[in-house]
Amino acid sequence: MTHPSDSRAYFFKIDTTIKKIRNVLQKRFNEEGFDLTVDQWVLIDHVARNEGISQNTLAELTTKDAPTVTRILDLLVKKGLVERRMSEEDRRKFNIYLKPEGQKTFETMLPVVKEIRRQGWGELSDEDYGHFVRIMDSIYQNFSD
Amino acid sequence: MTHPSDSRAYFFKIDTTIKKIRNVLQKRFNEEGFDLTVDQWVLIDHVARNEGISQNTLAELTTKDAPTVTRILDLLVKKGLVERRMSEEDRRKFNIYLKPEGQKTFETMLPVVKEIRRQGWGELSDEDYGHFVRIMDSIYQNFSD
DNA sequence: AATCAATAGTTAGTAAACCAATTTGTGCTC
DNA sequence: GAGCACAAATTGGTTTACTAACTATTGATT
Repeated sequence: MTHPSDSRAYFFKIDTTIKKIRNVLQKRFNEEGFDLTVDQWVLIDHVARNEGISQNTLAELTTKDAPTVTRILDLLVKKGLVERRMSEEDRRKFNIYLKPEGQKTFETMLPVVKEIRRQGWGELSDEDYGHFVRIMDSIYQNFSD
Repeated sequence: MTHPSDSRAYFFKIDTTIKKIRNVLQKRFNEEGFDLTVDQWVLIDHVARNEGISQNTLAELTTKDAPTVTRILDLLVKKGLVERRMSEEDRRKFNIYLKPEGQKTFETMLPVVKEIRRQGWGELSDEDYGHFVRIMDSIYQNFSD
């Protein structure tokens, strides 16, 4: 390996790490009896912080595409956690809201998710966080041309 | 945000970055006329470097699970790039080999993949690579208890 | 030699990602 | 106000991930 960028390692490491995180989250959700997938949680989280958000905006914020958001919302609606309300000013749009049950789910799950975030970061420092953000942003940026 | 680990940012950043990498790879594959998905490429790559590997070992090396490997191999076999040969010493196992067409595909695609790796790493330094590996391994390790 | 747990791989079902195509609605222009 | 490009959301098809259940084979124990 003459240079790091020559190795397969960095794609692989990112892939492995995100898979691990998702696995840990999902397993913990199941243990706690939370009937949600990780991606369903991600949407709930964003709707909770942006009541009345549109599906397209939700897609942007989560870096999911429109069909994916449609289908995850279908499941959340079926579970009674979320509702679509017709937008007043644009009849193509829906405004997405948490139902009371969804709000309760959000509040119950949030502390657990926060705990897992802390566990993952462990003893890494603020300086490490700086490195991390800089490196990830840089890779992203290098691919956005 | 009192502490980095309190923010949603690091899960999200890893997720976003790997998605970006996969998108760039896939788009480039399509432009070049390579009829493979990224994950199919990952298997080809590992088989090329480990002729006769078993499916289970392939699964370990790629952090994919057994059913996923089965199905991706099914597709690669159908495309005529790979073949399963019965193992001599254990009739439960297959040994996986590239067919000539698969070898050709591997050799054609490898330089392109290397180029994209280099592009992604860009001007980041060897020191950055050290930080990167340490941080990713640390997160992984924090979740492996 | 017979049993039985463990291993390699497959199959089935659900969820999510991506692309392409479609439907409905908006707003601009002529 | 008719036509047209554009936008929001949905639908369909293929691929991958995860779990669980299943088949066939191996190897260890008794």
